Amino acid sequence: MKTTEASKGTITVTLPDGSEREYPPGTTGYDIAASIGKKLARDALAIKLNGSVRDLRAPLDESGPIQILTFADPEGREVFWHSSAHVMAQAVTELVPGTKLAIGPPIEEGFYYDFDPPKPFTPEDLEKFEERMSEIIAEDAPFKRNECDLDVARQIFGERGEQYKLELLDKFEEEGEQISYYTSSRFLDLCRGPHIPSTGKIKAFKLLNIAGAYWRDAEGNPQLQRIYGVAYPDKKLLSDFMHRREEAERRDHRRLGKQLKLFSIDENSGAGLVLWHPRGAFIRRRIEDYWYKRHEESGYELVYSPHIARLGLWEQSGHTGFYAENMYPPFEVENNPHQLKPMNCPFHILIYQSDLRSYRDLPMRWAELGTVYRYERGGVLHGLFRVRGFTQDDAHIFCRRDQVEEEIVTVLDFSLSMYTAFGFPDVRICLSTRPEKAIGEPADWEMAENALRHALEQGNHTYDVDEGGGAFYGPKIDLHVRDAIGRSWQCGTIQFDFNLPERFDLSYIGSDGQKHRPVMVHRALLGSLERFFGILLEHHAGTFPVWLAPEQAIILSVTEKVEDYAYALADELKSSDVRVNVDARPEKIGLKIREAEMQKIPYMLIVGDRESQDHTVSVRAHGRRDLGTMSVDEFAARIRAENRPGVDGTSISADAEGT
RNA sequence: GCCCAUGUAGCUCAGGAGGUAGAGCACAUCCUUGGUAAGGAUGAGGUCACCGGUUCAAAUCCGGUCGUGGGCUCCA
Repeated sequence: MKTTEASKGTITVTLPDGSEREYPPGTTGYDIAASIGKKLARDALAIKLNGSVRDLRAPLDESGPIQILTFADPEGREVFWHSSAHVMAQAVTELVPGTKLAIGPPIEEGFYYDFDPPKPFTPEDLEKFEERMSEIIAEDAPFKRNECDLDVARQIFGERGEQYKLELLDKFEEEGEQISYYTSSRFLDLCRGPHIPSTGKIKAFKLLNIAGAYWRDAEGNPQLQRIYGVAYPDKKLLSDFMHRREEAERRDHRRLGKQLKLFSIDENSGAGLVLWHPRGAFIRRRIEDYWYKRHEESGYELVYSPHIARLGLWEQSGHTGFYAENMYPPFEVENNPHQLKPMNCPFHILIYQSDLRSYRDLPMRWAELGTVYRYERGGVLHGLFRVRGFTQDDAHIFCRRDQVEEEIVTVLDFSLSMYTAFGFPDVRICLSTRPEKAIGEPADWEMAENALRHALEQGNHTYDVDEGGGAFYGPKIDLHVRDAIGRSWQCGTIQFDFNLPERFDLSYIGSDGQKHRPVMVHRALLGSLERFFGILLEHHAGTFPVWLAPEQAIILSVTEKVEDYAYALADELKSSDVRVNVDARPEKIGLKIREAEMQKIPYMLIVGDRESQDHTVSVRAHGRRDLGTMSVDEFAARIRAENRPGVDGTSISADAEGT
């Protein structure tokens, strides 16, 4: 495939559309882009030839498939952001002499660079860095590639006192990599490249925040100052990004949780421990009720287990070994050490062991909303998303080997239908296979991985594979839901476990009268109720669908004269199972509407003289203004229709207020 | 845990280079009976997170503790 064809006097490149073109050797990516079109030449950032990404200005000497990379390509964006990191590093080193450079890669959205400055950066520094970056971009300085040998590189970076770069060079020596550095404007950096043609391609950028980060991610190493930024070839893209950020901030579950009186976390009870207020608790219970109902319908049996257990149980399960970091210290109960539970599985195993099991009994599917406590370091706690006490929607399936595949198929379908019910139809599936350090027989791993794969294929699901990403005790499938603004959240997980059945010596009696080891599968759909509630809250931007809303409608009386009608109406709607309250305060209707809108109550029923006389309601939906007048029965029917999982009548429309 | 930032009324925040604090919203009372996102007046409300130090004097300066926020995964 890879041929040097200088002898032929031409190189042949294949464009993504399959067409072939010939160019003289030494032609650059830019030349090719220009020969295709003006716009492409202007947008081109780099070129991919034979699978390797190169500078646009690099002379090409091979034939093969090419792709002109622009900002529209993931690889083009990587190059763009990497170059942006260089521009930032130049600004920083020029403004803060003595700053040492570490690394500066592109990330999912944007880039960062790690610095070791004489003293930590302040938020005000960022503005100065941005100004200098604008100057560097105005220069439109070209990025130039230079290749050299190790000694030259060591001399260059040694003279500059770039200790981190010297460390990197040691690593590259081991790996035998070609050493290269790039220059642009007055800046020089050790860099594999490639880069965009010149700094002027960066039309809009923003430095976002400063963070501490360890050199090479190791806690013992010096802590560096990391600056995160984003950059784009178009101002519009930056403003889109800033809008997405604002939107995410507007939906922040911590903020909405306070505003809508759903939950709190009080330092008097402790960091990472959630207090559910009545409205939040109401929604949680709706979720739980639905969860129980679906599990009972789907062949699960419900179990309950205690919050503490004797330490020996956790020793037998192995948690005191491999999970010690996340467990609270044990405590004495009548001279017996006990342990707060970080997981539910050992209890379910004890239930399994409480009786002799026959192959006819399997599969056994035991589900529990089990509250567990895990020690998380203070710095990682985050609202409801990372807490110390939470309720897992846990279940364990004990089955025979010949049942595994069908069980997985069923769990997968069950999971997806639950997500749809909660308004998440878009789910990403990821299969994680055997890691290097793993226990269990290779044959078991193969069986389990095949079962997972077959289940995915049988259901016609597309999925990603994370080779070696499984737990040490078994392979797994992770399920990630996509929310209303495109963010992905891992919720579900389906995990094989070869460890616990061995450790507890689980068995069932087969048709041959012999003992056999059952297969154990852990699975969670929502993950934790706390976290899932947070995700749901952000997904709906606080406007819960009617079936979950603690208050589905509020009756707003225009004057005190219609107070009696308002209460009678409330009774009538309540008897149709509508969750409704009355706001009969002697306040103006505008104020009542404003407050109900801010509480994101799905429906507001405005009643005055007219409605009172006609036995109607004037309906206003959250974020959708006045929907007009309808009869009480009509409204009740509307609520009934929307009061079902999966129906999202209110938040489908734009949630337009700017509170 | 580590780096940086931060903690002032129920909430959102001003202020404070050392002399015991302020706004808006919310709350209470009164006036207003008003038709689709804020009617008006009056009032109450704070050991300025906690503990210690310096000082005649600390909310302010120093140290510690706790909490909160952004990070500490995506490898020139």
